[in-house]
Amino acid sequence: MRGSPTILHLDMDAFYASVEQAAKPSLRGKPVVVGGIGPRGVVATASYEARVFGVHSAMATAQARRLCPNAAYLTPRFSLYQQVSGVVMGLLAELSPLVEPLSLDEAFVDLEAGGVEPATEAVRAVGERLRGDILAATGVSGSVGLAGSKMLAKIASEQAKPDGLVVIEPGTELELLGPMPVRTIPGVGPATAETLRRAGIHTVAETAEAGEAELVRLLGKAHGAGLYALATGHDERPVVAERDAKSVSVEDTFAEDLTDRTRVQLELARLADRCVRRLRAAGRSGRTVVIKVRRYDFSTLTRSETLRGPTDDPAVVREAAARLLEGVDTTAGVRLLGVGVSGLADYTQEDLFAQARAAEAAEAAGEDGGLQDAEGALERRADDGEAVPARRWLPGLDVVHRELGRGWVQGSGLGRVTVRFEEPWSAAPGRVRTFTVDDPDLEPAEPVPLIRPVVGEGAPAPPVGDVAAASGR
DNA sequence: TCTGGGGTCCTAGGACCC
DNA sequence: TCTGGGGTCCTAGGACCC
Repeated sequence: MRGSPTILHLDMDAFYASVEQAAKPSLRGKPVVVGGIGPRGVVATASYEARVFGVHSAMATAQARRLCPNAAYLTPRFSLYQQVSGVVMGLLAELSPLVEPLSLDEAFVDLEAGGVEPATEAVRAVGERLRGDILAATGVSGSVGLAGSKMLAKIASEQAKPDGLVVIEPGTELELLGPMPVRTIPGVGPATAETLRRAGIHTVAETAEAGEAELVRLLGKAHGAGLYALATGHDERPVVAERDAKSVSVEDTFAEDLTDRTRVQLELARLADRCVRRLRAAGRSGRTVVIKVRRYDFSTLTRSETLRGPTDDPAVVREAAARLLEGVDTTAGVRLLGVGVSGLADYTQEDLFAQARAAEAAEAAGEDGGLQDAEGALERRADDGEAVPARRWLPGLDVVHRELGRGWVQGSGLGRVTVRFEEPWSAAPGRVRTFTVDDPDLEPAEPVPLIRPVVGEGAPAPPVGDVAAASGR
């Protein structure tokens, strides 16, 4: 715990939904839900307007539709969120060399390491300027917490939401924390809270009063001791800039349970290939292959196998995954399959040969290599010699019409697709037109930046996809 | 139409080794 | 044959976070 509030926590407000509102003028001020659109989808982010109806993250999209039928339901566009995140992280890097990203929309910054004067008014000014810069550069808002430790900075940004800034003065934290529910403390989830509740512990103050020995007895050594430290305001965790990934994994939930064993084997092999592509893109290899199987009843199991040395060979990972599957009964139906690689190492000598083989195989297969999001789905073409399937006009994705220009998919069905023609900087909500799904004048398009570039007046805005490609993603 | 996808860390038991 | 004690690796599962 520092004597000055020089740890900054930034948390973007309803990030995915806010980005979509910035991109689509007609959705500003309206309920927006970003998440899985399919029958088994869940909500990734709900805009504040949608939260009023009780919609929140991790809720089944089907339930969200019942609570808020008039919201716009959009499929995520991760490449766009990554682009915006890159701009935000760039602004944080200007404040300090010590920036620790936690996700696309969240990061810690050590202002002391950035040479900011360790005084409340100075850090507050830095935080407010940052918020202004983020809004100006991206069109979306973020909330800032400032405190003398990571935990308190995070609690402060939570209190600041939406679109605010809160400073917790060192010395006031126990008074502030005491009456709060234990769930306020990061790391206390539903299970821990329930264990504590049964022991009569509800607030942070009661957690501290229980004492370390009692918490260790209830929760185990690491968790109990860690919780006691946080509940008493002790948090010396440093802001850490670089952290290497320790595992890479991919998984798919299927719209309908898989029962055919051959199909299960096929999907697992595809997942293994996707996983290896991601592994190789990160320049890593790994020793332990893990498969994950979620059955019809949501019971989930994992099976793992550790190889003699690290690999990034798709054939090796595919074969290990297939072996692991042999010990799993899937006859009653499989709802999710996953493949992961852990025990990551940097490339080793023996991998160099595997790399060459994998590169050839990838080339032959017509690799997409990118993040598996909806844009990827749109770009995928029939590669199996069958008839070209109808393009999927997923709600929220950008399109361009030969005559009417840029717009986005509002919805589709019954052979039709409805498009709203507007761009992020359109002054008013754009007009809506409906087409047949195979209209030759309509094409999928890359996202455009949220803030209109000012360089070279009249020059067309570079599509975001090009920026992402140039950054080597 | 209940329950995504990508991660991290911890625990616990058995194998194995000295 | 009448039972150590520790350390490390591997496997499986669970809690938690965004």
